[in-house]
Amino acid sequence: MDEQARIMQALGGVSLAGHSVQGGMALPPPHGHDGTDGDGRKQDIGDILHQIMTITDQSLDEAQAKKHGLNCHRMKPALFSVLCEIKEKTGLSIRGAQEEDSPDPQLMRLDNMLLAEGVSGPEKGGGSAAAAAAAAATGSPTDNSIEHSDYRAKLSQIRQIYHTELEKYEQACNEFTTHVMNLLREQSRTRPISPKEIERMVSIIHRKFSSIQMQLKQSTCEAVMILRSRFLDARRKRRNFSKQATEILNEYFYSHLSNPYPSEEAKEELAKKCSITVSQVSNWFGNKRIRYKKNIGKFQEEANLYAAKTAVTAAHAVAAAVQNSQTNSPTTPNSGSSGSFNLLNSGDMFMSMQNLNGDSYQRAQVGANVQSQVDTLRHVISQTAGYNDALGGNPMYSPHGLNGNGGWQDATTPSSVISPIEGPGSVHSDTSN
DNA sequence: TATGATGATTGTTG
DNA sequence: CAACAATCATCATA
Repeated sequence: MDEQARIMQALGGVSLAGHSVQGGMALPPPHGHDGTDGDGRKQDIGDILHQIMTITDQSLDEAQAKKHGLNCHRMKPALFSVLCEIKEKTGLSIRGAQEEDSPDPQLMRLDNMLLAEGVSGPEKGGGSAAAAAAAAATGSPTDNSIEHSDYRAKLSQIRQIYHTELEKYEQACNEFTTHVMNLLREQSRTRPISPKEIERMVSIIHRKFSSIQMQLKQSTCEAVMILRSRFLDARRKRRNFSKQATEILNEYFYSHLSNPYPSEEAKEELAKKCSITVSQVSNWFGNKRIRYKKNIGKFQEEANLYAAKTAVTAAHAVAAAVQNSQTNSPTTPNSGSSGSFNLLNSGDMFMSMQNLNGDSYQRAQVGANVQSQVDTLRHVISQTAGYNDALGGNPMYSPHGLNGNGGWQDATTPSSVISPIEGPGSVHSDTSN
């Protein structure tokens, strides 16, 4: 009740003040009637309207003088303080609802992600760390380096845009805030504005701007995600291996057809030779094994081709080796850098040739010495005429290493199993003993 | 543009 | 965990 009375009183003040502002001191005092007299009220409103309509007719000096007079009115501070109080009471309840500042998990998520992606974190470290992590995920130290740098460049581009935009928003926010604050302070001379209200207005502005910032963050996150999927989903950007790489891989595969499972070291070597990654080598062999097994006939030609190729290479190599062993010490290791690879291959290839009937054959991959290679290749060379024929007609390769179940024999375990067709003059000197 | 080849991924298995 | 099998998505070519 007391509250109501004060508000009524204040409202009375407002109307009084209104009259003073609009009408100035020259106006006759308002009619003293209370609200019960309808005619009086109409008259009142008519006066006010008239004053408003004619306000532009007044000179600037006149208006300034009236303003000054109002500002100097002895009741003004008291009136304003009361009005401010009322505004606090009524306004707070309205704004209270939107006042509460939630922690905003969404924003936190965005912030975390931007930090993790190296967009909002410290300059170089974050970006390269994220990129490195990405590279680690795909497992590619060398061949991704180009895309890697590309990715990093794009990421830093996003980062730059993000930061400039953020800065722009911040600047705009600050400018706008100070502008509004000045405006409100200015207006507080002519209308009741409490400092609290200004504060509230500032926080509203900040909220609005932070929501814009959130949009920026969101779109930045989206951009990063798109970038990631573009650059890191290798499946999207599949490149065929170079012809040379395929050649090397095929050579290894067909020369180790009895056991096409390269060891870690072999994979690394192949990876290096083909300038691809170890996991790509693994993929390739996985695919090759499956596809070969699935349709051996289709690969027959390829097998022959590589068999011939290997034989020729081996023949050349062994020629040198033979010469070496003749001129130098018999135990001299082969001198060619890549020779050992091919020589080993030739051994395996020969195994393949010895098992045209498809019998299982197991052999050890390791332990082959140069002499055995020499022996093997002597044999190969002695059959050179035959290998030409083989190219034309009889398949040189058969799925000898495949067992009935469609799997390769486990050749890694040395076994005493000897090829049933192995004759007394066998050249299988590289079977472990 | 249809089609096969091919590198990569995913889910399963031993 | 490596290998396999199925599958996907892209590349290359007729």
